[in-house]
Amino acid sequence: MPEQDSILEGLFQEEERLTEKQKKIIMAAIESFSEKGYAATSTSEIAKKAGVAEGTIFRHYKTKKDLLMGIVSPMMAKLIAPFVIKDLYKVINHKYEHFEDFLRAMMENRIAFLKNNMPLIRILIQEIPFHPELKEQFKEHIAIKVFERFVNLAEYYQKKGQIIDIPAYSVVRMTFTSIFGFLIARYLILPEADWDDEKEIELTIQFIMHGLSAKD
Amino acid sequence: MPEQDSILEGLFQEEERLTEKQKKIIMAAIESFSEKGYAATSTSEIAKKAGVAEGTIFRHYKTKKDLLMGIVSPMMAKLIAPFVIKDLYKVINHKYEHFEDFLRAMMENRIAFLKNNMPLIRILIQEIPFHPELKEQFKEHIAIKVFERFVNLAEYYQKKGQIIDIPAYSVVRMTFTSIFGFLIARYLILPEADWDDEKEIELTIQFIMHGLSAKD
Amino acid sequence: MPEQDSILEGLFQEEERLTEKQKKIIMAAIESFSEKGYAATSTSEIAKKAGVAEGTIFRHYKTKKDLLMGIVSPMMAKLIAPFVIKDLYKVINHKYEHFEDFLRAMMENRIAFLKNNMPLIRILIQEIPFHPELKEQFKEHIAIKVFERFVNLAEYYQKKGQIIDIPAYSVVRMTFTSIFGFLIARYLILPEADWDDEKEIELTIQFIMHGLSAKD
Amino acid sequence: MPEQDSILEGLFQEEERLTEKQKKIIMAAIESFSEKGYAATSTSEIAKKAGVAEGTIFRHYKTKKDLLMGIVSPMMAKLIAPFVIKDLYKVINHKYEHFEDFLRAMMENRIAFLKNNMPLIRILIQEIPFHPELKEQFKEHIAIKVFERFVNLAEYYQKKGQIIDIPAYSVVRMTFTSIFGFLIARYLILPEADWDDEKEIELTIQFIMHGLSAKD
DNA sequence: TATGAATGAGATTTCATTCAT
DNA sequence: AATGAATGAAATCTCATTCAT
Repeated sequence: MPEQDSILEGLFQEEERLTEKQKKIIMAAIESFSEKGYAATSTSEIAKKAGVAEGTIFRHYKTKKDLLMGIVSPMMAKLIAPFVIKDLYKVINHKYEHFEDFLRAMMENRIAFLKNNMPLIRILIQEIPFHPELKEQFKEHIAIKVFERFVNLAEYYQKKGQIIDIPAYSVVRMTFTSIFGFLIARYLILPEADWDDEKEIELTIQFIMHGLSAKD
Repeated sequence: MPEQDSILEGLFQEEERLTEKQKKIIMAAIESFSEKGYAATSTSEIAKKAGVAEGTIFRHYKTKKDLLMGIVSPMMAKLIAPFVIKDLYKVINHKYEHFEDFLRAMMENRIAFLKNNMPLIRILIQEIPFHPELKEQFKEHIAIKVFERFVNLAEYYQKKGQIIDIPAYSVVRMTFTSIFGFLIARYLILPEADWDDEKEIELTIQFIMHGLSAKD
Repeated sequence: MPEQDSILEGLFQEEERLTEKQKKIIMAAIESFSEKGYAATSTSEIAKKAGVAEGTIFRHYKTKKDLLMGIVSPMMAKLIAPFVIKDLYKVINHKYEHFEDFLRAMMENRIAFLKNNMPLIRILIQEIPFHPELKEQFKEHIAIKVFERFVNLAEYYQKKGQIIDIPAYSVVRMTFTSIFGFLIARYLILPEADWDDEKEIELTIQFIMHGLSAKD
Repeated sequence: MPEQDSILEGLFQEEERLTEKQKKIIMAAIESFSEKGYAATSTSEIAKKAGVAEGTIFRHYKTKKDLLMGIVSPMMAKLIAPFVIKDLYKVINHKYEHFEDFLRAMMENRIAFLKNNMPLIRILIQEIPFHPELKEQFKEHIAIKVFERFVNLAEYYQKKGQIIDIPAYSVVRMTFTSIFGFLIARYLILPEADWDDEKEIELTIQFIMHGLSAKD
């Protein structure tokens, strides 16, 4: 499924006008921002890593912050939302009759997404607290659009009698929480531990299913 | 319950040798680090906010990084672990016969803790990714000591037949995830939304209880 | 004789990539280091004297110490040794049949060298005691290479029966001592006294010749 | 012979009002100044080494420079001159009939002096170029008083026909040069090499004697 | 488009000195 | 006399940004 492609490659394909050097700059910036954080990364460091003169960075991005935004914004704007929407259509088109199937599909999809875009996601997570614009964008794209659609989805499965009858946004919160809790523990906090992914995913799904099951 | 006291006050009481100025420096640093992040906060800014000469900071902390560690280390070393241990003793002393009661007590306790120490916790969460020493300390104090004790606890309730029979560390992970997922959504991501705390807590507890319940 | 050229000019010619500003920085640094010593010279002072922004210094030299080394190292590495070697070849090619002629030539040569490079030599003499790396370099370049060659030379004149038969390194030590003793007194300790250079040089040569003469 | 006692001990005995702490400060300062130079030594470093509070240094010495002078001045003023004068009287009282005996006695005396006061002498040599006041004191005490007396002495041995008839100050310069050249090579430049002191001293004396001998 | 030298504002750090206790 | 916290000026160094080539 090409939809799990890396954001970066997608970005490079879409924007064909990008120079070789520009791509290198972006890749170097992602690497450094991800490892040390935006504020602790110097442009000279990025230039060195990209094999480019310092001035070259500023040909393409007026400021260092521009560079950050140039990396993070398209990610949120063009790439996260569409992904989710595609998934949603599948569900809405009755591809996933049961909430459990949807859960399983979503977890697989998100894990693939995470694996292919770890550095970018790190940056997003790490920098959001410090940049109000990012927080704003995040709220707009994720919290509103994505969350809203998932709430609809939850209501859909509630109506089908598969999920307990509590406020739909609480359903979404607890589902998200369990899935991302696993992903964060798995890929960010303890990536070096040896995980039995299959089993943990299954346990997590069962946990959510039991937690939200209507038959009680 | 004095055990929910703020870390900061605890720190100031324990270390009696702290000057008035030193306390001001710490408070100013916490405020700024929390808001803008360590790397984006200048020592001159901290000095100004603390009403102190810049040199004074460096009398007490050899480097800026020392200041960060001076704030974060005692938090992890002296204050998180003990808190948890106290709770554990209560449980072990049969104060909480049912897992559900323990969950409820722990959530209340952690919420109080979070409320009293938000800026400090923000710093911890935000800076851990960028400082290997912090990551190390975190793993040592939290991941090892705390996690281990909770695993024992999970096994205790499993033996009593209150929790489903899956690996105990998965139980702990999913419980943590659900609780901290709520806390993070509530206090870090959407603190300005209006939450019905009582209800959300109850929902979360029910979610976990159903998710892990043995009677199935 | 172009071999008595100034070290500085040699440096500037060899390293063609040096910017105009870089040269000014070097010149300013030499002047200040020579007058007040490395430790007592501030980089802002050097920048001002060089008509350059302070940051410019650190573009070219990572640290202040680097600047010192950038000035002193090439002096020892590239310029002292060659000088001496040239002189030695002359002697070995029988240009100087008599030790006395060699002495006279060497004193003239060294005096010219000193006159053209006083500030640099001051720096070298003044800073060596405080910088182990410099001491090491000095030993390597001067004490080993140069001294060794002079010992050979002494043995050469001893075999010709012109010099008394004592350990060759003692011959070299006493010769050096007498020559540099004069140079130091003349140019460093009492440069403002009025010296009859011709006469003093002649007296010094006679002193050495008598002191080391084999005919006794 | 108690006259070769260490300057430091002499200083501590003479000035009885010196506190224990003061002595420690002086000793610490001498050690640091000698190793790293005055400008590169911080007062806090001295305080730490002396086991004293920073403020204590400034109780006794108004400024850091005062401390340097407090160490170096008495050395020149009270201790070098007297030494020399005593020696001179001995000579004038016909204790040393021959220049050679005088030379030998002087070298022994100076070697003992050097050994007992190395750090102090290092400071003197290293700091003189950077402090005009020191240079002035040095000229006054050494160059004028001492040098002058030695010139008289040289003339004395010239009249006795033991020394060649050249300007007396040249005699003194060359003698000094040869002796201090040895001492500097021996104790400052290559202290770790293994020297046959007896032999080198004898060679040096012979060198000077031949170099200045009147019988030619 | 790309370079990289240069900048200057500002960040971190040092340090001699003062002063209340 | 002694302390050591506090200072603030200055030192070293960093870094985003500009600009001539």
